[in-house]
Amino acid sequence: MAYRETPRMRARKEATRQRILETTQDLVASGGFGAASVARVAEESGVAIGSVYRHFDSKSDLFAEVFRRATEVEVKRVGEALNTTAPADEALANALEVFARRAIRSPTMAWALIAEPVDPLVDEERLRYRQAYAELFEQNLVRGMREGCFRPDQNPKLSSAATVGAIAEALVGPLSPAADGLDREKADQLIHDAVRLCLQAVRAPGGQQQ
Amino acid sequence: MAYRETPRMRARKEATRQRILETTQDLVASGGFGAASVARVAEESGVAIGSVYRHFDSKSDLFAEVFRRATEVEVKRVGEALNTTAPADEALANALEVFARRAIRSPTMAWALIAEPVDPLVDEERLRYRQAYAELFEQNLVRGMREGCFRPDQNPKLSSAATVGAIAEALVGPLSPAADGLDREKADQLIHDAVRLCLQAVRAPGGQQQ
DNA sequence: GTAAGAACTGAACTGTTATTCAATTATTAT
DNA sequence: ATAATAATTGAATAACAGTTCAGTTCTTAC
Repeated sequence: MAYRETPRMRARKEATRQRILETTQDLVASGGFGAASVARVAEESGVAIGSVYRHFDSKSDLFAEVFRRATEVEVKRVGEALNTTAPADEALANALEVFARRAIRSPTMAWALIAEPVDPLVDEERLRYRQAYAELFEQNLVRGMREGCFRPDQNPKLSSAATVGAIAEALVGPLSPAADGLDREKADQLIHDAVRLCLQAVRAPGGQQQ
Repeated sequence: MAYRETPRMRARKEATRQRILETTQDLVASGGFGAASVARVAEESGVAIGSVYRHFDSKSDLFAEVFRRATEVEVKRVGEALNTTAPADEALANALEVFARRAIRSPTMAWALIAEPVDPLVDEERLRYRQAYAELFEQNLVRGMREGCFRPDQNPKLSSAATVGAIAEALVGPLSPAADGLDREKADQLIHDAVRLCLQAVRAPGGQQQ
């Protein structure tokens, strides 16, 4: 009699939805959430403005989902680096390097995920994101404190938050040398220095220095 | 023949100008720059919207001046703490405590000054503000490296930026316990831990531990 | 081919704020 | 008091971005 949704149509709609998400993520990566207006998202995705709203209830919804997608990768990578049988300080050094390297490679995206104010729905996601990091680093810090390579007299929650803040500020803050003005070697040096600084902050005195 | 500006009128205009600045600063302190609309500023200052524009060319201008005022105090206090003949590590501990204590007392203002996106004119001021901090801390770090209490193998610019980032994130970041939910004792503990963490990050190994 | 229904379109709508300016009020010097 | 000039006012304007929806196009089943 009439139109019914077929697998083909469902797949096509899903593809459009994904395309919108990817386009938005690209826009956020190049100019932050502020650069991703609905009109721009629609244009770059090759759909009409109204169509964005057939796939997402609101701009906030779209942003929250983009945030979640972008964030999952980051947390996963850091989690993998921490999930090892190596000594806790080695694991931390690895994880911080992963975090720093990704941040310095996409500083605008890093800023968007870490600090850019957007709206309450995104803030909710951001809280989850930070908590995921906090838990990962905290777990590692507690393990290291037990194993004796990290200072026993520290607040692991605070150390974890401060560590993320230190890397973020040093590598993507307003005084940081722009990532695109850095050659590979200088970026490596910067990351190396930042990681060492953070390790030094939490490490037990008297342990081996790297 | 006619109206001429008298000292009395000049003083009255200046008083209004100052009142607008103070009102705006209060609004920023309680809700960030985003909470300070021109309408709100005018209302709370007891003047008409149009009058705001007789004292400031634009909202951005007003904001830039508020930023400058708020910022001068902060940098001055930290500068005073660093300007001492005491050992560099003691001076740094002092300065970080001043910074942290002020941030935790007015977390919204701290966030507005450190991170809230506003507009290019404010961003310019923010850059100056960060550079002022960076120079102060850097000077102290270099002195400490010479004196031997700070690690010689560090990049003072990076350490300086990371230190500010660590304190900011730990104390005013989204995972930080809200300052108004802290009793005096807990706030002191938090500040103490954060300052120790930062000192530990830059201190030379083998120095006395506090 | 055709009709039913879904998907898509983008101009119009809405809400929000910074900014302007013609009209009003206040101040000064005579 | 009055005229000249400045200060003040706030309704109207302008600019911008998210959201809607009536009209159009496309897909499906017969």
